[in-house]
Amino acid sequence: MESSPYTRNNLADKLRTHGITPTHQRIEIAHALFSRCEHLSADQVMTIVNERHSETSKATVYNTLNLFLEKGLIREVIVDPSKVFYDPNTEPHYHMYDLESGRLTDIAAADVRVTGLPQLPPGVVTEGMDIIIRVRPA
Amino acid sequence: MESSPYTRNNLADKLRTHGITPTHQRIEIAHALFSRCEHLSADQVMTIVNERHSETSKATVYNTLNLFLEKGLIREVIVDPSKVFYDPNTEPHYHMYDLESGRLTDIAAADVRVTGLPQLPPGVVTEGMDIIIRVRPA
DNA sequence: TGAAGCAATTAGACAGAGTCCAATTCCCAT
DNA sequence: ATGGGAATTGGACTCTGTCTAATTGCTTCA
Repeated sequence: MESSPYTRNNLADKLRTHGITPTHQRIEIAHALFSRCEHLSADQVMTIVNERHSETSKATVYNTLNLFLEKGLIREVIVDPSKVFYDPNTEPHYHMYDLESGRLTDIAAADVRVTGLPQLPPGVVTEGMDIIIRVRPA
Repeated sequence: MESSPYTRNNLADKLRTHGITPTHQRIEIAHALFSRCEHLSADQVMTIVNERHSETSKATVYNTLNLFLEKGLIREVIVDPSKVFYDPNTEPHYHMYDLESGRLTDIAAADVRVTGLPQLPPGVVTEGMDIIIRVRPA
């Protein structure tokens, strides 16, 4: 019942439930991210969005991605020193990063267990834990 | 016996054993990183190096940090989307990153155990695993 | 219909990290 | 001293991302 294809209408609803006013451009950007289920850079998002439709400006792409981020619609993945990737998958999971190709793959968190981490210092709370496995073709 | 203070002489040796011709500038940069045992950005390294001594150019700082990296003298830590940190500690360990202050702290790897990771796809080898715990003041 | 008001979008200037290149300097062996 | 290869340098350049002031567009209310 919940599994819906990412039509423009469904995406508009998704935005609304996250407290985001759906607009033309925002829906296109959401569509770029959610329809292909990949990790995209801001630049890639802009290319995809402007491929077939009228223009969306760089400023809007960045504004929108940061808005989505704030509202918890997407996540940020920091693995490449030169650019941020945006991840439409907000379920807890980790990443494998191919240093050669720059390709980023999900690792399901379900079975992963991390033990032996030290106590956090007092006065701080965990915001999240990233695990990144860097790989290279043999 | 092996624990030596980071004098210029010791650092020159350290560079040589890693196949790096020690020069004036390289030694100063190594000194900046190893004497204080912190995570520094390229910019911070340049500031420190130029504080007391004659000029070292931006190009040299970047050249040298990348050279050290290549030769396994230091590690790269990618947690901040806007800049890379360089870590003089090459022992296996993980990191805690304070999103508020930008401070980066080591977590000893000794006791940390990660289980349940899936098999790597064939044809790739692990280059390393990073664990980053993002924290925020409560 | 239309005017007001607010939110979203935009172009383009800007900022900062990092790279590149051609010219110079340094160091060392002869 | 001198020649040669490596290291360094300034400065221009690229790229990602931000900022700002102006414009557009949407909604509401008359």
